[in-house]
Amino acid sequence: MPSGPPIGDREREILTAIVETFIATGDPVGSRTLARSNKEGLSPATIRNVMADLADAGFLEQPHTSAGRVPSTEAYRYYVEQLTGQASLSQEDQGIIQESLHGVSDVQEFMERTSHVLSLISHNVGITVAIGGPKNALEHVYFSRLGDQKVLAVLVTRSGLVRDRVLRLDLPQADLDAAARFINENFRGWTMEALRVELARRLEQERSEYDRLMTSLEQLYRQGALAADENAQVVFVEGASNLVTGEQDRQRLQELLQTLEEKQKIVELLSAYLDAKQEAVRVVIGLDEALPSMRNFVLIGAPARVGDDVMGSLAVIGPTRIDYQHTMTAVSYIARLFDKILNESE
Amino acid sequence: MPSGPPIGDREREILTAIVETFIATGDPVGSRTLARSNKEGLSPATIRNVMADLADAGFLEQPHTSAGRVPSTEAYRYYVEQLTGQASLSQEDQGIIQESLHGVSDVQEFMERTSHVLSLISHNVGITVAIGGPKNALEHVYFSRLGDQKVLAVLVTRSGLVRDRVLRLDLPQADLDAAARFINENFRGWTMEALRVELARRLEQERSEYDRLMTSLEQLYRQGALAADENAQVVFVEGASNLVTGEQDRQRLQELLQTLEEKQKIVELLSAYLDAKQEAVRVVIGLDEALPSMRNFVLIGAPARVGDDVMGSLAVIGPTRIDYQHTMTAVSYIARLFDKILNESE
DNA sequence: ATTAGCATTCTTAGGTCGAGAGTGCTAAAG
DNA sequence: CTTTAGCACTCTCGACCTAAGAATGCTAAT
Repeated sequence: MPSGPPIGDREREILTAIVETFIATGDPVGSRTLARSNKEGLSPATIRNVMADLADAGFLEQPHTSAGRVPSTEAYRYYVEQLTGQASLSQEDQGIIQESLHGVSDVQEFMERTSHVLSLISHNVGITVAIGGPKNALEHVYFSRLGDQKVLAVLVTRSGLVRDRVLRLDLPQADLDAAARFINENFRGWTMEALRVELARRLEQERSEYDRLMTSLEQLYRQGALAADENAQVVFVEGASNLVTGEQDRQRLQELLQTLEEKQKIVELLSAYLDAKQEAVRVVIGLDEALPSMRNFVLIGAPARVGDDVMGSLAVIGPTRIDYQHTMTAVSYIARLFDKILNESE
Repeated sequence: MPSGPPIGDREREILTAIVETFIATGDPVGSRTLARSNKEGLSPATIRNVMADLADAGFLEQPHTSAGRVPSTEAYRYYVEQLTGQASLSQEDQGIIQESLHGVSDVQEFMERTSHVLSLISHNVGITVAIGGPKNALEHVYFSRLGDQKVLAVLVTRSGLVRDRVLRLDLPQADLDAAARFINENFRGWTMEALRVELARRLEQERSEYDRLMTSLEQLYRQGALAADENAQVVFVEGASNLVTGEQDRQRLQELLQTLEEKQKIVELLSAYLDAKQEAVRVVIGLDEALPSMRNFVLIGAPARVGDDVMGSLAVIGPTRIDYQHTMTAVSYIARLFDKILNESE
């Protein structure tokens, strides 16, 4: 522990400089380099002293005795915190975004393009997740006889997602329509979870009476027409190839890619760290606490809102060496756009 | 050109042995190694002579003067051709497959799992593609008013795929129902392409008459309710992380991953090489003709049928050093299963 | 027709060496 | 008391070299 206050004015400045040069070059940064780029003409020796203090305070690490210093997780946290500027996105980036998202009417496709454009702009991995689980609010259901033993169940959520499922049961279309009407009239806006509970309750209650509607409902319910299990999340992960450029070894790279392929893990990660109530962009440093393969990776994400509803989240995953300012700006820009575009089509 | 017949009995045997040991080890194979594993006690020198012939005939290549020989593209083609055995899949593999595909009712999800299980079993990249373009046959459409200005169009194809689209137009539900009924009654089973052409013709023809139905149809048509553009293909690519193990350098690896991320390219690749009419598994060696980044990669695929309809294709992409026999068996097994499972739910 | 022997070629792993970069400490200077 | 110059020391990295090993092709013998 250092004697004085850990971070004074000069310390802050030097720490920032270290983080920035490390992000730019990727090499451990030494006192000499820093002295050269420093505006106030501080000598390497002075900087060395400060660096020693910062290292004591846990902000810097040394790969080996005689190398420069590398920012620690704490250092990145500090750096991001004192990052003020709401820099605006370059014209070029805005152009890319507009072009990619222009004229897409389907929420699902919109999500896919969004994660793609996130990966393009950040040069890292772009992710979008739509809330698909039990907390999903119902907008509309529709059942349709397809063939002899098949019924198609289509389920539209408030967020605009459409889930479909083919059930194996044999009911006349009239009954299906009645069931759909019943659900749509009574349960629009309910969460899937609440809907299932309530429906189960009613079925139980009126079990004894023979009722055509109830029987249909029961069959549909049994076949999982209204199931909205956690696994059914809609996730898009794009740009994994960008990770190859990084300096990890093969082993680590493979683990990383594997993790990104496990959509379920990604959903958990996002929902663990991105709070629906938060307004703005959040930066999570130290992902390895949740996912060991994500050592030295960070998450920069924001909730995806349409009006007041949170319909999911969007994020970029990249190495700690990511361009924080730029990525944060991009994520926030696209999050706002998300709202704007999907709202106007409502 | 060699004087005698290029491939005699002994040549064939040695070539096969070379291909197999190269697949197993990955190292260029030399005469000594071969002599040791050879049943008939041929001396290295003899084998060297044969190898020289094979090299002249274009079946073998030498990385450098004093290394072993590596099979050429031609060699792989020859090897696969003379591969007879319909070996059956191991119990373990069958178990993995059963478990992964068990109890899935949704075609889309079934496809995703299929490509996943393909990647698991082959330890390479698993791919499934559903025909989603204009050649798709219509099973059923359904329109539903969602809100003030929104109409949800759901389009079910014969193969079981469900496409949805949110349109921005304002028609009463009754008109939507009428339009849907009209289409379902007149066009079930038509390809999307034919449907669009015919619909356009009728609209043109009856343009002058004021007709409620025709106006609705026209609006729906204009908004693309029945669009089935090439881009809307449904593709699942899983297991890209398996490629990291290979011996390509960073550069190449990245190009590969990028190519796999471009779904459109993958669709083209599959449709270029996999013929809907073919019955069995096809092996395509030399993918770099179509996609330069795919140098030294092969495609092992088969059409995915449900009954007599071809609904897409499934494939494995892996390095030329892939285990051909095993992968071919797996692909063919899963292709058959595809038919079986989706058929029984019909 | 096959094989043993041999000189030759080429890659690869290991080892040595020096340059360069960076540190920490001490002592001098402001 | 803070800053800085000087210096010995540590550690990495690339260059260079060498020796071992693997495979080849040719020639001559079986």
